[in-house]
Amino acid sequence: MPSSLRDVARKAKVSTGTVSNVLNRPEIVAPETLARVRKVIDELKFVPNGFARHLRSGQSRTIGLIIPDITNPFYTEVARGAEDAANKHDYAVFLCISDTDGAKETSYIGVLLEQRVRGVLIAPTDDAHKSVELLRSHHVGVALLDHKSVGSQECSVSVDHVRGGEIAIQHLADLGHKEIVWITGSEDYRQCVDRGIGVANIAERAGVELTIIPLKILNTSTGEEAAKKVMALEKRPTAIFCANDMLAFGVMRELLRMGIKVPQDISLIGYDDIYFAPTAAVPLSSIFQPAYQLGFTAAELLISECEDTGEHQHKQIVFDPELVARSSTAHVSTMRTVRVMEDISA
Amino acid sequence: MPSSLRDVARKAKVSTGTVSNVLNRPEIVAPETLARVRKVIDELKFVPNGFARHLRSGQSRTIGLIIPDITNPFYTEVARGAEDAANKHDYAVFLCISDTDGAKETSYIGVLLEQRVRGVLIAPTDDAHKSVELLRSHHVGVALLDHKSVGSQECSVSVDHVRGGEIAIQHLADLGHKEIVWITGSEDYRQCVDRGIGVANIAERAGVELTIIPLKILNTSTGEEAAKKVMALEKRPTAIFCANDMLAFGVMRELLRMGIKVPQDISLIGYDDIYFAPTAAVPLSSIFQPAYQLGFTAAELLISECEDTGEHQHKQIVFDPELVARSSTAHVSTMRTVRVMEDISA
DNA sequence: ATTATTTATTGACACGTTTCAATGAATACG
DNA sequence: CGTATTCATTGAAACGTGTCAATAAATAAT
Repeated sequence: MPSSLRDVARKAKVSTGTVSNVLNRPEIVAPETLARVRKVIDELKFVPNGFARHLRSGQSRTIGLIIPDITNPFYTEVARGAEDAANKHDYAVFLCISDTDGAKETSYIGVLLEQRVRGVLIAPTDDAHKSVELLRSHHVGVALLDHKSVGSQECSVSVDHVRGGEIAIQHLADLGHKEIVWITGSEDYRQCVDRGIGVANIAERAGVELTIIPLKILNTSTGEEAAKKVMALEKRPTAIFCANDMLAFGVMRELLRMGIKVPQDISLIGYDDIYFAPTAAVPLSSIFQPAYQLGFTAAELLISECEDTGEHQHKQIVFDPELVARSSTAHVSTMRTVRVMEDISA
Repeated sequence: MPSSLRDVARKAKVSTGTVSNVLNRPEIVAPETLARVRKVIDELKFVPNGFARHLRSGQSRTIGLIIPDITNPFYTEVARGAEDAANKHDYAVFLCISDTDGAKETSYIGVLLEQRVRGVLIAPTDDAHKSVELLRSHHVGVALLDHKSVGSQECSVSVDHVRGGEIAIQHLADLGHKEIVWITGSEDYRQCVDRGIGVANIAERAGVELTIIPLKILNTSTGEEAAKKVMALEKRPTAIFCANDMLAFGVMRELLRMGIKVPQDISLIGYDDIYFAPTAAVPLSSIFQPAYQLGFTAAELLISECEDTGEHQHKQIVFDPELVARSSTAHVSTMRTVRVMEDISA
C-alpha cells in the first residue's frame, strides 16, 4: 500500500538509482533534479522501506535490549540510558523482558536473530555464557550489562559487586553490628554471588556472624517472605543486608507491619539506590550503582563495536559502587533494648 | 555472513521452495525430506531473515510503543503489559521514549514507519491528533494509550480521568477540606485537563476553594518546586491533589524537608497509585489506574486490528479509577491547629 | 492398462531497495 | 576542432525470502 521508491521514480521521471541517490547522497544530484524528486517524495508521503534497505546492505540499525525486569527501577534507568544512546546514533531498540527466565531469554534471542539486530545489550539472568555464545556464533555484537565478561571476548559494563558487598557490610560493622542476615539471589545470579564474596570477606575480617537467606526471585513479595523468615530465626539479627532495594522495600514493609522498627529494632540496607530509596517509609540506606550510565555506556560500546569495521577493542568497564547512608541503618548503641511487640498500634 | 535459505536448499539437495515449506507449512512436506532439511538447518544454524520474509509478505511482526517517560512506574507497568501481550502473539516491540517532547515523538514515528511496524501503541504527549493522523495516513494500526479517542477512528484504552478527578476531590471534601491546591500539567495534557474537569465539578458542588498550579513537566523535581509555591501562597491550603504520584512524591519530600507534616499540617493525594505509593515516607493516598491492564489490553486490541483482515471494530475501552485512601489524607479535624515551624529537627 | 486424483517438489518471479559499470551530456584543455 | 575530463543519470543485478503455477511421481479408480 505505501508508495515505493519506484513510484517516486516514475512520477518524477527519473530512474530508481537517482531517487536512491537523493536519499543517500544528495550532494551528487543536480539541484533541479533534487528539488523535483524531493517534491514528489513529499507528495507521495514516501518513506523508504527499512527491510529492503537493510536486506540489500546486509545490516540493520536496530539493537536488542534484554533485561530481567522492567518493573525494577534499576533496570528502568538502565533501559533509559541504553535507549538514549541508541537514539543518539539513530538505532531503534527492541525491548525484551526476560522475567529472569533463561528459556524466555533464549527465545528472545531467537526473535532478535530473526530481526537481524546489529547487536544485543544483555543483562543475563542465569547462564551468561550460553546466551553470549549463541549470539556470538551468529556474528551479532554483544555487550554485557551489569555483568563482567570473563574472557574479554566482549564488551561489558558493570559495577564492582564484590566491592559493593564489602562496602555494605563494612558500613554495618562500623555501626557495631555483629549479627547480620544477608538476603540474596540464588547461585545463578553472578551479581549476587559476587556481592556475597564481598560480604563474606568483610564479615570474616570483622568477626561478623552471618546468616544467608537465598531466594529464587528478588522483588518486594519475596522480600516480605524473607522478612518473616528472619523474624523466625532463633537469634534475631541486628541488621539485614538485601541484594537489591526492591527486596529491601518488601522487607521493610513486612517488618513495619509486624511492629519491628527500623532502625531502632533492626538496621536495613539495600542495593542499587533506586529512585525511591530516599522517599521510603524509612529512608533506605543503599549502595548506589550508576544505572543510567551503565545502560548508556554499554549501548555506546555496543554501537562502536557494530560500526567499527576494523579492529574493535573489547573493553571491560567497571564502575565503583558508593555507600549512601540514610536513616534505615543506625549504630547498635541506639537500638531499643526492650523489644515491645505491643506497639504495633503506633 | 549468516547462512541463507538457499544455502540450506543446496546442502539438503532440495529447492528453496521446499525449505520455505519446511519453515512455514511443514505438514505438506514428506517426512524424510522434512527431517533431512531440518537437520541441515540445525547444522548451518540457519535463522530465516526477517527482512526478506517481511519484505516479501509486506507485513512485519513488530509494533512500536511510544511512551513519555519510562522512569515513571506507571508507564513501566504499561510497558510491561504491552510487552507481555505482544510477546504472547509473537510480536517484537520497539521501545520509544518521547520524553514528553512532541518533536521527538514525531521523529520516532518516522523511525517506526521506516521499520514498517504493523502498528503503534502510543501515549501521546501533546497533540494526539497530529501523531495519529500521521500514522493513519501511512496505513499503520494505532491504539491510544491512556487517551480516549474522540472520533472512534481508532482503538483506545484509557481510564475515566474526569471521574478520577472527581473521586479525589470528593475524598478530600468528605474529609472536610475546603481549601485545596490542584497541581497539574499544562493544557496540552489531555489527561490532566480531564482530571481538572472532574476536580472543578466537585469543587464547585462542594464549595471548595480551588487554587491551580500548572506545570510543564510532572516529576519529583517539579513537584518539589510546586511544594515551595504552595507554601508561599497567602492562604495555606489544607490539602493538595497532584496529577500524578511522582509529583506527589516530590511535594511530600519537600514538605517534610520544610517541617510540614503530612497529613497533620496538610493532606496529600496523588494519582496512578504506583507501586511505591504504599511504601512512601507517609503512605500515599492515590487514585488507582490499572496500568498493566491498560498496556496489555491496548496491545491486544492493536494486534487484533492488525491481524483482522475483515472489518475491525474500533473499541474505546474505559477503565474506572479507584480511590486508595492511605495515611497521607486525613480529616481536617485531626489537623494540628498550631503550626510549629520549629520542629524541623524532628 | 489407461485415466484420474493425490502428493511432493520444483524453479522462476516478486518484494523495495542499493550499488555499480556504463552511458550520455557538458565542460575544459591543447 | 578533437580529445580528455568531469558531472548526472541510467538500468540491471542482487539481497533472502514467499508464492504459485507447473511438473513429476505415486496411488486410486475405472
